[in-house]
Amino acid sequence: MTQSSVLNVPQREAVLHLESPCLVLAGAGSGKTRVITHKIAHLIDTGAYTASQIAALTFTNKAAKEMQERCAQLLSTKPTRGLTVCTFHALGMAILRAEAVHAGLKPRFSILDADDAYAIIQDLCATTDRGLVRALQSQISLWKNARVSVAQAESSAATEEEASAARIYRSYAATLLAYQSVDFDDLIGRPAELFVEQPEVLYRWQSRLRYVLVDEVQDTNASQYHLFRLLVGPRAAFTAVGDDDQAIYAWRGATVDNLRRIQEDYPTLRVVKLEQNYRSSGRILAAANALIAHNPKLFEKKLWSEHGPGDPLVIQAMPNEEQEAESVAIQISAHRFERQARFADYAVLYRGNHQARVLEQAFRKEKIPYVVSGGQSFFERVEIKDVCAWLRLIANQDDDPAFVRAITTPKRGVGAATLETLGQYAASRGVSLFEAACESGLGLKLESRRLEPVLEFTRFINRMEWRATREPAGELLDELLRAVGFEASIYDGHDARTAQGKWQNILDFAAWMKQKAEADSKNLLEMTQSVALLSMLESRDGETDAVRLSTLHAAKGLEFPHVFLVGVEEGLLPHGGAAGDDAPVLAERIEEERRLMYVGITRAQRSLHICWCQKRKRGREFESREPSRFLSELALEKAPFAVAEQVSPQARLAGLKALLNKPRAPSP
DNA sequence: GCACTTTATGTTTTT
DNA sequence: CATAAAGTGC
Repeated sequence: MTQSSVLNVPQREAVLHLESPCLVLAGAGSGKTRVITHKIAHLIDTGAYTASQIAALTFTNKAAKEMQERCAQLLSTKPTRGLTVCTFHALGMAILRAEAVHAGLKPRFSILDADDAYAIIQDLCATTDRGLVRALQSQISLWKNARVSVAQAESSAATEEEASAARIYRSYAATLLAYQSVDFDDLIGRPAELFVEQPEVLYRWQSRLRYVLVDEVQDTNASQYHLFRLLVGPRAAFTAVGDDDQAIYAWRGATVDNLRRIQEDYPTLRVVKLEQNYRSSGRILAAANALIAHNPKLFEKKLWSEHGPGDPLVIQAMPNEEQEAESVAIQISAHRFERQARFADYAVLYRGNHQARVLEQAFRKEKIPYVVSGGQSFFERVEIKDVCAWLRLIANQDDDPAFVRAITTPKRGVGAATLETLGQYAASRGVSLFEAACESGLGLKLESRRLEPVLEFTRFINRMEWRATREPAGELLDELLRAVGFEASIYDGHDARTAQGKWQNILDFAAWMKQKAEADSKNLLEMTQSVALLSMLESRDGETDAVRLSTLHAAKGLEFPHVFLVGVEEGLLPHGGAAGDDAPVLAERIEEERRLMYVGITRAQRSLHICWCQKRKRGREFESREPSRFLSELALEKAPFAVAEQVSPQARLAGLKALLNKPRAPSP
């Protein structure tokens, strides 16, 4: 992008418009982040708002981080203290934490991730059928996102299947309450409920956050839109930014319909379209436009650009995924060498996380530095979750899942049988596992040999809780790790190499917690609550020069000079899950897949490579594949595209590769 | 009863 | 290939 201070006409209009609510329809690469950051600056400049009265809500942590950075850049000379830039979920957590008492929760409630929720549901329906549990989990989540209450779900159940799903929904909600826990969806739903039930709480937040900016509105679900509507209230001082062509979260309950509703709900809404693309060269943009033209439009947009045509697109058919990965790696090496570019100028985008594996292998082989974004987050690693279970339990003794996980990892002689007895006793007394473990009555149920490790465990947790509010988070965490004996248990259970990796992860985690705790002056208990939501992104220095491997979903909002789109095949993109069901649903799913492809294409600034595999390993057997229908929708005939079919670039690049692998300047 | 070893099994995307 | 359920040794 050019000087960030310069705005084009519609951008300026969007920034300056304050008289009524504002909806910005921002095409890909049209500078929407620039509009949001400049609008924040403008709000502060006019004197109408202080930074602490402004909230900018994003959808992902990555977007929030990006927004924070851009704001910090632009607002460096302005008072930005108290400016809220975070995800919907982070705001929900802040509200729920501050108002916990009003919501019938203790302030130290736990936040469950998807795995915890899965385990609870599995428990409730007492089945080993993974598909069933997943289906139930997703149904409950969709109900919550669509603001369907337990009662509504029960009464609207038409089949016995639905009725039993609704029953699980009810007991799931009850279980969470017993654990004093909320899931991700509750972080949106519960604050909204609270606002409806207790208007005075709502007024407090409405007067605190007087101007709201929302990014990616097309990805909000009914529940988020509801929370948003409550928050902005009748004053409706807000700017929403979105693009219906980039809606890729319908599977999670998001509905583009919110873009239409927002016009109905706010008749004075000013709609501004950003149609000038600053990102991509002509051919890339033409392909993107041709593709998305196959989707029905909510808003008519015509994206245009002042850039020249740029490089031809390259479309390659590869024999299989190994060769595809290899080819991409080699091409990046060569391309980077020819253009004198940085590794960080390249991104490889794909549909599913599992595709990263082959790519990683190829990149390691070719000695190309890379970072994988999306996929399993740092906090989802088992060893980190083990540590977090201890922290969660120290913060919230009602958190039974944390209790079970902590008391069994590392192994301390408490197993399934002991827990079974403890669980029955707790159920009969109507208390949490931890509380049951502290009661003297337990002694009658467990022989002292089984009881003693349990008692020692509870004593330790109590001691840590007492100290957690008084001592610095970092040191206490170090001591926790030592006292619990994580390191030994990790080295015990794994071979030296993986153990070292796992232990390093824990050390990184501890260092991150320490640094974050000091920066925000929080104690260990307060830190614990943010962990479920925060991502390590903020501590990772964006300065390392590495190729980015990313899912298409995780790539949204980012841009790269050179993009490789891999696995563009029928069954993968569009994904095979879209097949089989009824026709209207099918059409919508294909449209969403098309938008996903559109998002991928529009990440590219200067060059775009698209690959597909003729054969792909599925399970143990190879399965032959067809090129994606989207390839034929790119209007290739309209521009001089280079279409390279089944050409292995290895031979051409052999010379370059040898050159690249030569040792560099002699080291001292 | 507990922990460790084997064996079936199965894959979208994220807060 | 990584995870999670069933099976085996202590």
